[in-house]
Amino acid sequence: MLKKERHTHIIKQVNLHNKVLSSDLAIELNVSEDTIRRDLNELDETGQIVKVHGGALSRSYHYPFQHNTIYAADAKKGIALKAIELIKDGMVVLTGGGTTIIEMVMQLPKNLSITIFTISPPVALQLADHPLIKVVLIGGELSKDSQVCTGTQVVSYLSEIKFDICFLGTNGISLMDGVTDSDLDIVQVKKAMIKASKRLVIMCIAEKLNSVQRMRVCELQQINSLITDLDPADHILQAYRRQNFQLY
Amino acid sequence: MLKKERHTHIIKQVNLHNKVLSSDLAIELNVSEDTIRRDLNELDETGQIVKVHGGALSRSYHYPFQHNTIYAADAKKGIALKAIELIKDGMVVLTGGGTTIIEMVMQLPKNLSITIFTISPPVALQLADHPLIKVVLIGGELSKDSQVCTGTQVVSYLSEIKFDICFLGTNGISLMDGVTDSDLDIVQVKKAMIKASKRLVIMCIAEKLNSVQRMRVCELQQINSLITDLDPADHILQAYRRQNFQLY
DNA sequence: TGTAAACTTGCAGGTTTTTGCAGTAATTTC
DNA sequence: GAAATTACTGCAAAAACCTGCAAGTTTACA
Repeated sequence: MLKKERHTHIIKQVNLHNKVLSSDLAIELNVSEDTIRRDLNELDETGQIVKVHGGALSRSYHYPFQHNTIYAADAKKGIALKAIELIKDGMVVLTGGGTTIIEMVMQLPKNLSITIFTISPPVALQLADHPLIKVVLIGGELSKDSQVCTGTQVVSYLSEIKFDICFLGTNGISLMDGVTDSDLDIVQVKKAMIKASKRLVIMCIAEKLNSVQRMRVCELQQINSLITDLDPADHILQAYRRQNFQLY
Repeated sequence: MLKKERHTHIIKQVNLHNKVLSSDLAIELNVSEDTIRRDLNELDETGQIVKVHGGALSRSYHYPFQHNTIYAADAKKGIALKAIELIKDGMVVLTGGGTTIIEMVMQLPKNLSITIFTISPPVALQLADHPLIKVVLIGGELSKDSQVCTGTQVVSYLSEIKFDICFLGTNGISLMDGVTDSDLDIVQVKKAMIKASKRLVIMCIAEKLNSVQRMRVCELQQINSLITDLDPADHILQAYRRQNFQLY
């Protein structure tokens, strides 16, 4: 692995998670912590990240106040607009949480008349001023950092309904491991969501392509549509084109 | 957790509440109080907060953007502080929605360890950064203007649990007609909430005293505690003092 | 192609930072 | 003014860091 590759990987991780630990990176990239430290120092000197004892933080995190800016907002808006194409009047839609999904529901046309079930309170609230959409919030224990409802309540509730289409964001997707996530509770809920839906749409910014998290949500085969911010013909998506889902 | 992360968390908390206690922060961030004290000293030295005995205060306590436009915010804050007195460690609490309730959960001490069930997504989200409170959102159809979950799902869910105490805001309360509200769906949910709780606390700003809405939620007799922003001895509350609930 | 210069990387060692704890001092509260 | 809380000091262990160095790679150029 070239130094440059490491650097882009580190920057990606920092932007994605707002922080990285030297120890984690050393394992991920299979180099010594000394090397990582040197990398972090260089990236700090060029102002791309902020190095701190134990790792590094994103530049924006350093300023606590403007933290409400969504990372890669433009990309997510592009994804949202593609996703909306899949929604037709009268559908019963199921959604997860996360900024990509919120962006999607923000873009929903005002004349669309559908029913949306969601496990995400922020998504539900965003839809509160949409005149024609019936919103059902699926209740359960609130997962604090991802702000979605989880737990057995949610899973058993989902087992009793069938949805036309399910939209999920994801933290990791790769050819080998499919869709992956890092939180057990959320994985369980996502599995139940997928099971309860006729069609599965995964929304994912390009940066998260080919990244792997600890736990598997589903195989690539279970996906019906994959939406990214890239052109479907982009070379990065080459291998994904050979899967049997629709690429947008 | 990196030191820098702790620092930004502390600054955020200070700006949000204008004060923090070392003991709370130690629990929240899961480090010793010594570490917190050192953090506070460093942040004080760099002028970001003002350290005082027991915790820290915000340096400039008027922040322009914190002028949230809740109607009668001061009154509601007063109510909130009285309400909190009724909550003890380990309780299972049920809450409705509305700005008064939100104000209450904002004021909940950081070292309080309870379970809160709520029908209000905004209340749930407000509690998301409270480390010790388990939050369960009761799901259902989202009522667009009041932003709470309603419908038969909620009612039947409530029939299966018993809560220690239930906090409700209200749109109308009067000697003749008791607690009243204007929306049928919400009235039905509130009735179910009252039925599911051992104690009922009604929170109401003075302005709404003696006002009547279209539909009855409950009789005054069913109330265990009434909290207003007035002094309990205030002459406006004279008639209410003769009821058999506690006045705060 | 061959060789020197420049760069990269891991390691050994010694240094600094961070953190919790114990003991003691200061402050608050009733 | 006694009890309780909070603060400070010094210490020790762990973690992270830095420096110099040697071995390996890449680059430049004759």
